[in-house]
Parts: sequence; C-alpha cells; structure tokens
Amino acid sequence: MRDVDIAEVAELSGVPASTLRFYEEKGLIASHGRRGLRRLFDPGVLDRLALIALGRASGFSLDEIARMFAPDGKPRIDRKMLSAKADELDRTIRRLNAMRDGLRHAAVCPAPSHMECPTFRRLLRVAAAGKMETPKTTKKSRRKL
Amino acid sequence: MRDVDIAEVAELSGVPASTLRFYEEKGLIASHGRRGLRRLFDPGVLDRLALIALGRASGFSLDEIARMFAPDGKPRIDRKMLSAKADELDRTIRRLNAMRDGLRHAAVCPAPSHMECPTFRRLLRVAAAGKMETPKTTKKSRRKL
DNA sequence: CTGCCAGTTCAAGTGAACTTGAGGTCAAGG
DNA sequence: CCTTGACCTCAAGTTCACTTGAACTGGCAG
Repeated sequence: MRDVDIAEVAELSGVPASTLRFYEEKGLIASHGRRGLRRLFDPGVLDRLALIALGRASGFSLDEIARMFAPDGKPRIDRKMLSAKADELDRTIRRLNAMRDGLRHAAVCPAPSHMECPTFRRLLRVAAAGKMETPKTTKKSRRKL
Repeated sequence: MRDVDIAEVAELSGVPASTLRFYEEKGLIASHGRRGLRRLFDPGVLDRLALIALGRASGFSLDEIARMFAPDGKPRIDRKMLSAKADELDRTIRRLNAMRDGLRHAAVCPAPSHMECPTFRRLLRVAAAGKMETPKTTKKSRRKL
C-alpha cells in the first residue's frame, strides 16, 4: 500500500476529510499527489496525525504544532518547549484538582445553600482569585452543540 | 455601601466592564438601577461573579452557568450536575497527567528522533486513540493575541 | 453654564478550529 | 456512453466568550 486516498486516511485516523483538507491548507500535513481529483497521502500521514492529536491534547495550538515540523517535514520538536508545556499542564492539573474536589464537596455538602458552606466559599475565593486555565469544551461535546 | 457602579465592580472583581455588560445581557448578573446612565449593582454581584468564575474554571459554559440560577436569582445548583462535572474533570485530569508525563519524557528522551522512542510512540497512540479534552488556551494568553 | 470623561447602546469584529454549501470534475460501473 | 457518487474548490457560516468601534448621554468639576 504505497499511497492512501483521503477517504482511507479519514477512515483510519478518524479525522474527517474536511479536517484533513483544512490541515493540508494549514501546512500541517501534505498530500503526495492526486488520482483524478483525489488527494493521495503517504501512509506516514497517520503518524503525523497522531502527532497532531498529541499536540492538541497537550494544549498546543495548530500554529504551534505547525512550527514543530521542520521545513523538510520531519518532526523537529523543541524539548524546552515540551518541558514548558508539561509545566503548564502541571499547573492546570493542580487547579483542576482543586476544582474537582470543590465540586465534589459541593455535590454532597449538607449546607442548605452552597453560599452558606465555608468549603464552598473557600473554593469560590480560589476560583475568583487565581486566574485559571479554562478547560473549555471537548471536541466531542462541541460537536453536540 | 448600598450600590456599586460598574467601574467599582470591575475594579473589585477584576472583570472588565464590557464583560459585565455582556454578562448582564446574557442574564448572568443583574443591575439594580441606574445613576444617570450608569448601572448600579448590588454588592452581592461579587459573589455571583465568583460563582461564575468557579463555573467557568470547572468547565461549564456560560449557558450552563446561567441555568444554575433559579429565576428568583438565588443559586439553584444541581448537585448531580456538580458530581457529573467532577467526574468529567477527573477524567480530564487523568488524561492530562498522561500527557504531561509523556511530554516530560519526550523533553529528556535520548532517542535521536522522537519517533524512534518507544515511550513517545506509546504516548502517540494514547493521544490518537483516546479522544481527549482539549485544554485550550488561557483567558490570559488569549488576551495577548 | 459648559465641556469633559466615563459611562451608554448596538452592531460588528476577533480568533481558533473546523464545518457546510454551492457548484464543478472525474474515474468507474452498468 | 452516460450516470453516479465521492471527491474537488472557494467562500461563507458556526460556536464561544468576549472586545471594539462609532455615535451618543449625562453627572459633575470648574
């Protein structure tokens, strides 16, 4: 199997064809030729897409990810950048942990109103004070909208 | 101090006036009257904003947060919803942990290319397979754009 | 009294990451 | 040969959470 067409890539990767075209336009992936109108990709595009998924999942923007590939196409990942992102992720995780604990508590808190629960109000202060990463919605959940 | 005007609320909460107007339009907060054109808020709006910040930080959308307030204005928070969100947060945290570990490893991995590192490739599979929450950018970092 | 400045409205713009729609093309199957 | 259906392009639309701009208003310092 030398070349895969866009439908196969979509099938194998789970990434919609429209997204693949979009990624190509953005320079994140490259098609290798055409069969008729149909784009043909090198099977390596699947690794590339995995790399992109990893980047997105780690909080990199598509532009940042694009910069992680050398002009020759091979991944040229800046290790310092990875460290920095790991640290950032760490901070996010810590805050989300606090949030989760707070939510968990609020869910079982016996106080008649959440505003009367000291734990809840402490959580509120944390949320209001510390500027936090907003986790935002999932790809999946956004699709539902 | 019975009423606070929008500038004071902005000052005290750190939320820009434009956002306060936007929140009012969305029904997330309510102004109590006017002095001239100027909105006057009840000081309780600060608690409300803290609540909104908490919701956002926990991954709720503004619409979801709006639904957490009864028509009478008092927070009417569904404990089951909180639990569910806490669980969701938990799953997100687990995935982010895996991502962070992977990034951390990739940052120090001695393999000449990341693609040759088994750990990195395992990470890639995780990222490609499990559909993950995308942490996205911070409010702060978005402001910079 | 008057001009300033911080507020006001409403519409439109932003940015990320895609998706959708209209209209077109082409390789292949009947 | 001709239809069909999956792909193509390009532009525009979508969502979320705001921000920005233009045009306007009005309380208050001088």
